[in-house]
Amino acid sequence: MVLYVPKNANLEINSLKNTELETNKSDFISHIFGREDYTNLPLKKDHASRPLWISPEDGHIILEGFSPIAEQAQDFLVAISEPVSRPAHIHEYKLTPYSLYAAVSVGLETEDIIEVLNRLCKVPVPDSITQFIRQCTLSYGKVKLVLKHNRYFVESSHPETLQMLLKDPVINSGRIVRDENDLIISAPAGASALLTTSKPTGKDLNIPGIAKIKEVDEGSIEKIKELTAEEEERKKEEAKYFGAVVGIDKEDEEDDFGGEQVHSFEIAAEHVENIKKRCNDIDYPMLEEYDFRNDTLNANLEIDLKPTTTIRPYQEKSLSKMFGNGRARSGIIVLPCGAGKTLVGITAACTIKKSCLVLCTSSVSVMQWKQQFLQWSSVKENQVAVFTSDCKEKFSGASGIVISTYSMVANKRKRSYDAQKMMEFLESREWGFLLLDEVHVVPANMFRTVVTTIAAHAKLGLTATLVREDEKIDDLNFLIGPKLYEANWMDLASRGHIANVQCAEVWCPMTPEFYKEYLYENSRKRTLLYVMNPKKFQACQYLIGYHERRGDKIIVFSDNVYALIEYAKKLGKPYIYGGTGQQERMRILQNFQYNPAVSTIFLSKVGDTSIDLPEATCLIQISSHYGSRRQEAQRLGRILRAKRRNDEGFNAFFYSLVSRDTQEMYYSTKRQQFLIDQGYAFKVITNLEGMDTDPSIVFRTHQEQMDLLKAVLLTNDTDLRDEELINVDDVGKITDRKVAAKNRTSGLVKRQVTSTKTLAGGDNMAYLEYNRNSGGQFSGRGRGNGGAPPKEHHNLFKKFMGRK
DNA sequence: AATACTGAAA
DNA sequence: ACAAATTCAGTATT
Repeated sequence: MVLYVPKNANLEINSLKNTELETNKSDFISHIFGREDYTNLPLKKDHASRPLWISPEDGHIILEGFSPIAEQAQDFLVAISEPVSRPAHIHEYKLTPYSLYAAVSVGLETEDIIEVLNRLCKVPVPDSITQFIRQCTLSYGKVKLVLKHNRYFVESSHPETLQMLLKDPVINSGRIVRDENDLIISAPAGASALLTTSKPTGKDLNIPGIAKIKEVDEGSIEKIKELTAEEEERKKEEAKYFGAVVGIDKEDEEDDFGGEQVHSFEIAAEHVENIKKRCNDIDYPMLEEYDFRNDTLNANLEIDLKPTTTIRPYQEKSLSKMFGNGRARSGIIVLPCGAGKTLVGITAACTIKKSCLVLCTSSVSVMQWKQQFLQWSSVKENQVAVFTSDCKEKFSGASGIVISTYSMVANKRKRSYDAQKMMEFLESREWGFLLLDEVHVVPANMFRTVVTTIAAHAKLGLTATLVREDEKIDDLNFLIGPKLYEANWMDLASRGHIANVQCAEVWCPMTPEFYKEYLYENSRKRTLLYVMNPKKFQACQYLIGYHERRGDKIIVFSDNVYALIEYAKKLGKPYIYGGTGQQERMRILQNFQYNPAVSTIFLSKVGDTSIDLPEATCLIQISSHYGSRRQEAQRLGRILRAKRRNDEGFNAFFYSLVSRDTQEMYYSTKRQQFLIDQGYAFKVITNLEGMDTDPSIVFRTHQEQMDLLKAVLLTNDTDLRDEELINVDDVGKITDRKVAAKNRTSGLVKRQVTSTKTLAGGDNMAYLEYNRNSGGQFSGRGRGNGGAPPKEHHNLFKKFMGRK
C-alpha cells in the first residue's frame, strides 16, 4: 500500500487559488495597480487598529510598522513567515512552506496561526491563504524525534499521524514495544497502543543569564538604557492593546500549557537514521528535540554562565524559541554579525550542560570560540579542547567541549595519525549538543557528512545571513532544523545593540581615457579598468582623509588583489591579503588597533571571514565582484560592533565606490538588496565636496592618469604576480608565502618583462598584444591565466572536472 | 623537536 | 560562472 503524502515543499500558493484571473508576469506595472488591486476586499470595521494586509495571490503580508502593536505583530510574523523586506515603515513578509514548518516546529498550531493572522489583518484572511496554511502544516512539524532516558521516541500530539506512519513498513520495522517491566516484548507486528504522556513544559527550565540587571558585552560593562516610567507605561498599554486585538499571545502560551497529552512510539536506536530519512522522503520530517534534563546516561558537564554575564533581550528571545518546551529543539538562529551569536551558542551549551561539539569555518574562529567559552562561562580550561591541524586535544573526564573546524571533521582525505585517533573519539561518543557556527558558509555536502558522522542529540546552527534563494538553505531545514529565530537588524540598531550605519554609494565618473579602453577591452581587463579608475582612487583617498580626521578607524575592501595592492601602496597604507603571512597579519592588525598613526587598512577577501578584525567605524568598498549580497552583509557586519555606538548620534559609515556607466553599477545594486531589505537606506553621492581642489589628491594631472592607464593595460596575470615581487618592501619585509615562493622558483625572464612600466606608448601597446595572445600558452598551467585557452580544451576540462 | 614551506583538495 | 582563500599533511629547515 502506498501512502498518500502531499509534497508540501513544492506547494505553491498559486496552485491553490482560482485561476480565473490570468496572471501575466510580463505586465510589469500590474503588480502596482490593476490585478493586484485589492480594494475590493472587505475591510473590517476596526481595520485601523489592525496592522496587516495580506495578498490572496502569493501570501505576501504587509505590516504597517507604525502600528502601536507592530512589535508584537512582528514577533508573530517572524515566527510564521519569511521577511522579504523591512524598511522603516512598511515591512513585507511572505508565507512559505518552510516558514510554516518553522512556525509549527516552535509550537504554533495550524488553527492558532490562522486565527491570530485573522485578528491582525485588516481584511478577512482569504480562503486561499488559510488553505495554504492548512496544507503546509498538515504534515510538517507534527512529528518529533525525542531522546528520553536514552531511548528514542517518535512523538506527536496527533495520534492519527503516528498510526499513519506506522503503516509504513520502514518505520514500523524499527518500532519497539515493551511490557510493564520495560522488556522488549514484540517484534513490530500488530497495532500496539501508542504511549501517552503529558506534554512537556518549559516552566521550570532555567536558561542561565536571563533576568540579570547589568548588561555585559565582551567584558566591559555597558550602559543600558533604563526604561523611563513613561516608556514602561506605554509598553504596558501596547501589550494590553495587542491583547485586545489578538486575544492572547498564543506563541508563548502554547508550550507552557500543561496537562495536554502527547503520543509516541519507541524506535530502536539503530533504526533512527533510517527512519529519519524515510520520514523526510514521505514529507513528514521529524523535528529533533533533546530532553536533556532526563538524559541520565550521558554525563553532565559542569558549565554555567559567569554571574557577570547577562544576555540581551533578543538573545533571550531566540533561546526561548529553542528551549520553549523545556527541551532543546534543533534549529537555526539568525543574528547579525556583532550581535553576540557566540554568546547565544554558549548560553545554549550552558543550558543543556552536556558534552558539546562546536564547529566553525576556520582555525581563527576556533580559537575565538575557546576564548569566549572561557570568558563567559565557568567551564574549566581543561574541559575545552581544540581540534585543528596543529592542535589535537581531548578533554579530560567524562564530558567536555570540543571546538573544531568543518574541514577537520568532514575531511574525507587521508588523515594524520593523531587526526584519525581524534575522529574516532568524536565519532564514538554521543554528543549532547552540536553547535554549528556560520552554517551558511559550508557547502551542503559537507553538512551531510558532518551531521551524519557525529551523533548529537541537539543541533544549533548560527548565522548572520541565511540566504533564502539558495536551495541549500532548504536542505538546512532537514539537516539541522527549522529557523527558530531571525532578528531584525534595524531593531537591534535602534536599541543600541549594534551600530547605526550610514550607507552610501559613491558614483565616480570614469575618465574619458579609461572609459574608452573600458569599451574596447575584454571583461577581465574591464574589471581592472573600472576598479583602477583614477576618479575612484581620488574618492577613496578623499574619504579616507575625511574619516581619519574624524578619528574613525577605516577598513578598505577590495576583492581584486591587484587593485588592493596598488591602492594601498599609492595611499601609503598597510594591506592584508591571502598571501600575507600570519605574523605580518598580526603585526598590521595590532597596529591598526592600538597605533593611532595607523587608522586605515586595506583588506582583500580574507577580511570577510577568517580574520579576527578589530572594530572599525568606517568601511569603504572599492571593488567587489558579482552581486553577492551575503558578502556585502558580512562586510557591513564588520562595523556593527563598534563600541562607540552608544555615543549620542554616533554613526558608522559604509561606502561603496562604483565607476559610473560600467557593469559595476549593476553589481552594486544587486549587492545592496540584502541591506535594503534589512531596512538600510543607501544614499547616492555624486560629488565629494572639495575633492578637485585638494592639492594632495592623487592622479591630479593628466600625465599621471595616463601612466596609471598604461600600467593597468600592461598588467596581465604574469605581471600581477611580479608586481607583488617588486613592491613588497613598501609595507614590510617579505613574509608573503606566495611572493617568497616566486622569489625562489619563478624564472627571471618574466620578471624583467614586467618591470618595463616606463616604456613609451607604442611599445606598450605592441607588448600588450603579444601578451594577450600568448597568455594562454604560457600560463595555461595555472588557474586564471590571462588569455582564454582554446575552447575545446576548456569544455573538455570542464566536463572532466565536473564529473567527479 | 619545533617551525616554515609546499602541494593538493574542494 | 569567476577568482581568491581556506585547510591539512608531508617534507625541508633550523
